Amino acid sequence: MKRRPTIMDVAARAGVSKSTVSLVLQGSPQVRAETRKSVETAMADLAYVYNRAAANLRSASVGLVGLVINDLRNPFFTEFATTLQMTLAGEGYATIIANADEDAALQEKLVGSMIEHGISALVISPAYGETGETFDQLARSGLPVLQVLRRVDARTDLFPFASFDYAAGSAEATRHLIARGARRIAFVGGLPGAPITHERKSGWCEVLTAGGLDRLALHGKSSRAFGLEAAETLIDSHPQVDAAVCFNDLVALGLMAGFARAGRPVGDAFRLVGFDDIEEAAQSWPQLSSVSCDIAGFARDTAARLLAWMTGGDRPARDLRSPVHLVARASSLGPAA
Amino acid sequence: MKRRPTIMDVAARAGVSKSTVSLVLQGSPQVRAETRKSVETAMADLAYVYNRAAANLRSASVGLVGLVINDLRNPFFTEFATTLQMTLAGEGYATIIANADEDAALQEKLVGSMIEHGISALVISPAYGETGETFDQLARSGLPVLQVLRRVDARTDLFPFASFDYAAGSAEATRHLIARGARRIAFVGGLPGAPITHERKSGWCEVLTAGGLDRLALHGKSSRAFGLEAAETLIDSHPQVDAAVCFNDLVALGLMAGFARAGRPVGDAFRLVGFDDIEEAAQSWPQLSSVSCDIAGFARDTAARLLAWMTGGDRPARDLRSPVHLVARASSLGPAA
DNA sequence: GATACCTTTTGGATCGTTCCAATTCCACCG
DNA sequence: CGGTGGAATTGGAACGATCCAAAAGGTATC
Repeated sequence: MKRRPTIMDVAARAGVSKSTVSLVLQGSPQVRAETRKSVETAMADLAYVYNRAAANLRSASVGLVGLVINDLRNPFFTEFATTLQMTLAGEGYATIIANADEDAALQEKLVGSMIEHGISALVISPAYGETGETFDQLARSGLPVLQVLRRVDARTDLFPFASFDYAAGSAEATRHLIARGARRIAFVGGLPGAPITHERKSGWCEVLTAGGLDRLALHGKSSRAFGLEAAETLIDSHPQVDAAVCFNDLVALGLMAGFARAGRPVGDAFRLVGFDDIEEAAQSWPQLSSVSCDIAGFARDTAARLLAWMTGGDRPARDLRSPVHLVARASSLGPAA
Repeated sequence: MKRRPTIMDVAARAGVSKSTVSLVLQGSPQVRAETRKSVETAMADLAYVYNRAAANLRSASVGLVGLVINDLRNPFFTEFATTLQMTLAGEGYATIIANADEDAALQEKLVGSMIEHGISALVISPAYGETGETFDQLARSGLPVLQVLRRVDARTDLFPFASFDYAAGSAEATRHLIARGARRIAFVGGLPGAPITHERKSGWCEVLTAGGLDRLALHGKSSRAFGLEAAETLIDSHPQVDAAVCFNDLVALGLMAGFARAGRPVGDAFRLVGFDDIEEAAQSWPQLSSVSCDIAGFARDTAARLLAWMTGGDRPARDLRSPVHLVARASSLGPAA
């Protein structure tokens, strides 16, 4: 097995110097069209493959972006990850996607590995229980780091944060439920203590307080399984509850399945609103009302902000909130008038 | 901003040579414990970070594995991807996960980019419509490449293939439906012409032919949206159909939602079996019967086979099939006796 | 024909590791 | 006390690109 050709081989074949080949590789405008052509032919003939490791060693930028996601199984994050990756790919960056699986220790290892591989920037939606270790590590590395969708407190000076206006969304959802006749509105899902849980709950909380209504919150993992579980709890222990705002759509869909299982389909006596508006929300039965976050658009914006920062632009704003809006579907409308 | 420390800096601080530091880095047993210790202290003091690009330049192995997935939004593949990544991470390899989104052209670009980044091996579940370009590229690179879950025809001599015994699974599902009383069993989903569609359909086809029963197949994308659409088609145009085997669980869940929407809940007059047994199958209402593939186990096996191959072992078997088994749940059982 | 100027091309140094052969160290032996 | 051999350490040469300053080539101006 013979070794892969290098720019030297290409240069020899094309009858130019290695520097010229390098310029061609970088798409420099200062090489004559004719020369460029012959270099390109030589590359094709030799089946040359660019060695980024070598390039990086000298120029310190690999065109690699890291993406660490707390839970890649959640379609909301999958959508974000795939869109971000495709957008960055369009700009010539490769993305290392990693799933921390809500495990702070694993997350730390993943980030360490990415730094070693010479990523030029990192986008992270931090795992619950992040202790700060990961962020210390990142701070030392001096890399551009964007926090998205979730925040670790008090570090936004170092790592700008972007997310959605969750509080406004949950307030809107709650007001909507009240307008449709609900009076005892539970909040379901979200691990207690996590900042994002607080945000998604706060709008609900404020609206209910302002209206002098009771508050009941069932906290837990943000999964379909917890939704199923919560449905049982609600039916058995809190039969008076007539609506729920869920931490996310997975919980809401689980809750919906749980109610259906118990013979009390959602949308009639029980009204439900989810969060994230994942694709499935419009495909379930009954269709799920949800606070819609334009996650694909958000991913594209994130890519743009990151690229701007990486290529010498300023650090982006510390705390950016994208607007959300409620999409009302059958699950929250209640009995036909 | 001053430059990052190198092994030379570490060596100077620890009072040894760069070669010794390199040996420590590689965990060589031939360096004295005491020396190792002082080197490690120096590294910690300087907040040294290993530069893999430089290492790779010299040694030609970055510890990077590429993973290209046709559709990362499908939970079946997400599960595979995350498990594979976590397993490889345990062995010190970083994984670049990329989503080709069923787009052969994008897939080709992604693979090209990965090769440039110096991946040591690639795992790929190819996109539909793969024309062979991608595989030519890979063949030239000489990398270990494992095809999984889907196959591009006639290349298994170059790129070993591993998957599940889909045909047996669909036969089992079909026999099960017949045993429960179904007689007109449709097959729903799967793009026509794709080898995997053929496999998942063939078991159904054989069993029906053997039993002298009618066959109706509705082909389309393997998504929830197509399932919804298919439900309408079945109800409007083929009311006599009393059961379906679906290409995958997403289609089945979409179909289920479509039937529910039309006021004809699945599980009673209409029996349904999906494929993949994703987590949601056990959480839907009614619970979805599905041909279960142990995807996490498969991902771990894949990682093991790949590591063995990469580290000098033989090329794995050309065509490996893992067994599947039917998990019967409410959606296929029919009315209680 | 000499000069200036712009475009295109070039050689050599450099990036931070690993690898190899060579050297030093050290304990033990005759 | 010199010799021996294994363990521990070391210096220098790669690896394959980029970057930079300088050289060569070409054109227009005087």
